[in-house]
Amino acid sequence: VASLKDIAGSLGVSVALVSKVLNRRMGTSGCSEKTRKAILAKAKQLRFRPNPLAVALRAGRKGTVGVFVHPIGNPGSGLVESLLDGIAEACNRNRERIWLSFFKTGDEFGERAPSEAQHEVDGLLLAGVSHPELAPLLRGFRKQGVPVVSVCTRPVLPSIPNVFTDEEALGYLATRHLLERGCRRIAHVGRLPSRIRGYRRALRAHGLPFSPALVRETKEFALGEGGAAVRAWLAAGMRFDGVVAQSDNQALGAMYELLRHGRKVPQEVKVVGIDNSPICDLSPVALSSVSQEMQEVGRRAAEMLLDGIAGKRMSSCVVPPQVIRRASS
Amino acid sequence: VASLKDIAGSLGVSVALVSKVLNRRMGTSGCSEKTRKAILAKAKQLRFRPNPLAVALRAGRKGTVGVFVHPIGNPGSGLVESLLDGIAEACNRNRERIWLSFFKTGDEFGERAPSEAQHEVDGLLLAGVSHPELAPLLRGFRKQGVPVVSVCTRPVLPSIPNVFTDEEALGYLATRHLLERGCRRIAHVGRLPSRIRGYRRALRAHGLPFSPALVRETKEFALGEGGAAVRAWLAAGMRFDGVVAQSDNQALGAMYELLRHGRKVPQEVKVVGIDNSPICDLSPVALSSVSQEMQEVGRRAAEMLLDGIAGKRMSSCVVPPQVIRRASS
DNA sequence: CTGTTAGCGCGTTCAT
DNA sequence: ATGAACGCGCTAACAG
Repeated sequence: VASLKDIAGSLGVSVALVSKVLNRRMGTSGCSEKTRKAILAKAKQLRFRPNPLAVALRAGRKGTVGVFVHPIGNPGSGLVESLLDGIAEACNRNRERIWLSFFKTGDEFGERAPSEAQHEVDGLLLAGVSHPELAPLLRGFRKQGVPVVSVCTRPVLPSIPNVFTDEEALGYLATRHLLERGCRRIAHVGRLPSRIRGYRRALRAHGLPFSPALVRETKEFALGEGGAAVRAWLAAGMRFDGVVAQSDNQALGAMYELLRHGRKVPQEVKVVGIDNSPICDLSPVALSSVSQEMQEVGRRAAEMLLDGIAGKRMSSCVVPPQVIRRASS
Repeated sequence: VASLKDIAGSLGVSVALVSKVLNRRMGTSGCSEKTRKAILAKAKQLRFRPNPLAVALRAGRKGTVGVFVHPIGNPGSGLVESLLDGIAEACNRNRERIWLSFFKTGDEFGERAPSEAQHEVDGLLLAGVSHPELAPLLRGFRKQGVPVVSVCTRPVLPSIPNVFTDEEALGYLATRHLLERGCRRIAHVGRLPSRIRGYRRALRAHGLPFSPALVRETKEFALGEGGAAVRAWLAAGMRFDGVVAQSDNQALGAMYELLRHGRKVPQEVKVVGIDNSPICDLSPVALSSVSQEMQEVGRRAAEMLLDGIAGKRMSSCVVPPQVIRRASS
């Protein structure tokens, strides 16, 4: 409730002077130490906080960042929640409000908010699966001079800075973890080539051969695909002592199938997933997983966007994943 | 980018007149049909949208609602995400921005945001487990004349309107569903008395006896508790053909244990959980569940809060749950 | 029927 | 070293 006027009034000085002192922007002039102290003291006493609306209005800004969220991660992975947590934290620190919008389908995405939102936010944070449909939307914002940061598996446009987990590292770390746990024949199931590359790099680093028959490429990240992969490997008589899955769901499916075939987890086969989702603690054998650190991703993306709004340069960055070991390895 | 000034300028009329026409607030006076049409046309042509900052500043408001989220639902239940979806939708419709804040622990909750946020939001939406710690926080907001709506399992304070699922109905509907599927001896595991009451009411409505030995009260909603309950019932030689669990996690634990003992699900025992979380589709037998309809809860809570901000009366309400049938029943 | 004035809270410019 | 004036975009009261 305390405004500049309040503190100016109670001190018998002008509002402008108070503003200058509190913002440390004295322009060409100075200020007597005495009144300076008095102003600062009064501001603290009255718990002064500038009205964000007035500040933004005056600065020709909106005091708001758009946060558009596309589906990301498997349902139940909790990825969106963590991401929002990080974003919210950074925004609150900078006193920016949020224009939050969820989109289920790609179509909705292009249709709804953009035209209205372009003029009502200082910047846009776009989270979700990287999809070409999104490009025109983003171009629209940029044309208005609104900074955009994406939080996608891959950059949507080269010109737009992207923050995400290091995809290759996900595959690499998962595989390296199993190697360190003693596995020597490691199978892999999933859809992203980058993660497969990480898997291969880890094998190479340990001087182990890569066998294509142990890699099962999938269309999605679904539970069923993990089971199907294990069935196929077993049917083909492949031997393996570890499974790296590109999602916890797939890892879970694989684990179910292994247990159904009487294979002991982790004694005979170790399993590791990706996402570090809540189901890791709900599986028959608690599932080790590589965390995408989405909270950190959200925080960094939001901070970068705020920098961009402040006129600084933005550039893509990548967040290192973390291995979380549980009973399955 | 179009402001009142733009359209006033291009029409040669005053800004005030444009404002009055567009807001249909003509006060004591009228306006010639001709200029009225011209103004409306120009506004549409220029895609005029009032600057929310200026509107709020002028109205002495903040244009922002606080959304404080406490842990709610099991991890992986997706409850928070659905809730936020509903809240965001309602807020966007009313052009209100969001002050979003997540709190992990009860302590954080009381300490951080409140003192700063009280003066920077038009209203507060508090979501989470109902906990006495929250009372003083809420009182603080109300003392400032800031409307508060809670979204908790139970009302936090009698004076604060609460929106949530009908807790008794959750237990009632889950039980009724199993009865309709042919079950006659239904066990129940969980911690909330209200849901137990619903369970008993359903039995009574079907003329079935209530047997205390088939009810297992728990401390949390954890997976392990579901398994423990089944073990206890089996060890005691109880017979039952259905299990109602108060969470999907507990239902899952129960299902694991049943399968481990060679009981067929759903042929010999049907299982139903509560939350309709994503793990329902990830369990060995797809899990039937009662949905809390959190998106609808969020929407209603936000709309109620916006009403409250507009000075209307608010009163608690309850959202009816929905049974989602899957393979386990 | 229409325009002028004033002020929401703030920061900047220029004058004193 | 300090203050007056101005305007960001909008609306309400009052004047003509």
